Amino acid sequence: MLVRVNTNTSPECVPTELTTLVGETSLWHQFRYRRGTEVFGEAEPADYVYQLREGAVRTYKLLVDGRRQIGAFHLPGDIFGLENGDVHRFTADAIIDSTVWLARRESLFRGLTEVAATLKLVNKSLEHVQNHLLLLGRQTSLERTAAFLLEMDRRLEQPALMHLPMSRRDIADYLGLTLETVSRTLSIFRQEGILSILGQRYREIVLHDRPKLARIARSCEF
Amino acid sequence: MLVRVNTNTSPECVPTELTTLVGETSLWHQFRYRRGTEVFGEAEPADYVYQLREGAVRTYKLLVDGRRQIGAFHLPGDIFGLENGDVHRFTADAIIDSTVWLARRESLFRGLTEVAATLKLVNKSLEHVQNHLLLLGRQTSLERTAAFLLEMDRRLEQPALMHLPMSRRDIADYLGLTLETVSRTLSIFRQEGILSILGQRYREIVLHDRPKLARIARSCEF
DNA sequence: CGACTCCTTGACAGCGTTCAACAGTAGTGG
DNA sequence: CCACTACTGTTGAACGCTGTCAAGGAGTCG
Repeated sequence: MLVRVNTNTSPECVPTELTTLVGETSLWHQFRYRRGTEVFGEAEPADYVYQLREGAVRTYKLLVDGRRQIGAFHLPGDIFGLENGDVHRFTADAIIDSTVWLARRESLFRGLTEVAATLKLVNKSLEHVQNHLLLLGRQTSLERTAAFLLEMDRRLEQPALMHLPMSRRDIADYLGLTLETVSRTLSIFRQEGILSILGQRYREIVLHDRPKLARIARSCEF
Repeated sequence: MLVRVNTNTSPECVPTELTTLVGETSLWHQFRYRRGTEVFGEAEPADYVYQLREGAVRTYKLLVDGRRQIGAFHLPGDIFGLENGDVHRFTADAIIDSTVWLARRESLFRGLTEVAATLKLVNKSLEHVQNHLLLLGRQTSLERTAAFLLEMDRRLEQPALMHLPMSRRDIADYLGLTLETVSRTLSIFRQEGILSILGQRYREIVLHDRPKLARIARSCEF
């Protein structure tokens, strides 16, 4: 049987969005990051803009004692590391081996076209982080986990089989939970028949009941 | 004895920032909102930009069952309601009787000067919400409350007596806690000699030990 | 005066964390 | 190749932080 599976690779072969953003004349380079290596660090100068070609990247903040809050996961096609200010406010590193295109940021803000594109992108990340506030401040573990699954499902274009690149700890640090709670919640969903967990590392998920998941994400009504 | 107290009024008499933002030729109007009335609603067209003259405003999102997450408190001088997109993503209403200046947003994006000012402001709110993520996802009630007090202290320019315009419930909905937890945490700080709670409605706070509060906000070491 | 709001405080419950054990997998180096 | 270690994920048990429920006081307003 043939099923559609997310391949973790962007369909396009040229970084079109990145090109329109930084201008036609700009140079972009391809770069590979090994699993776990840092793409950029918090408070470092934001000299480059990145577009993910293959793999997965997380951006996060750390507390002194090691507590971590992941702000976003970046999937193939996503542009990240684009700051209004001149320094990065998150650390970014590769969750799995990843390929990115990067271009110098200095070419930005030269014309209104690029500014409009920049605003659109900043807007997108602002909207994401604003929605995440509500999740972190006011939602239960069931709601958070359901919301995470639906977000990934949507961004991977609802594959029959969803391969998650990130660990349970990554998910937990994204949702403001512990990895045990995430694991338990996924087990509950499995027992309820909402999803199946496959793969040797339990990172392949098949969603059986998206509407039910959506109801849980909104108000926690079982 | 004379002490400096925050007066809840902006020092300037003209909305200079707002004028530079929307252009010299733009018209702005003054408007009053009674305590509890809505300035704008989530998903409404973002046709106006606001600057608070006097009072206090909260911006928030609601869940269907009434749970609320306040994204920000706005104090005199603050510009708010400025969106990149064309609709508001939070509801805004007056915490106490408030006076705002408002100007049509359409005059924005006409030139690079206004765009730069806009970017700067959007950047500021993005930074605030990104820091709030870490607070909501990974900090304890003590850390959150300490962070709140220090934020207000800083924004009111460290008054000897800090008059909070918002209720315990507002603080709780900002910090992702319940009002009881906020009340208890403030009592702990009072018992520890970190602050005093004054006033008939317990909304006047004197900070005695800002360094200790700062230590708590960062890592919860008592 | 009565109704309402706001804040504090106590008692208790529960959700999520912490601690722990175990199993399976990946990675490494002999 | 295998042995060894590190990592990842699941699950159970107990704890504790925070939420829930409740009572009471004080201020506000009509």
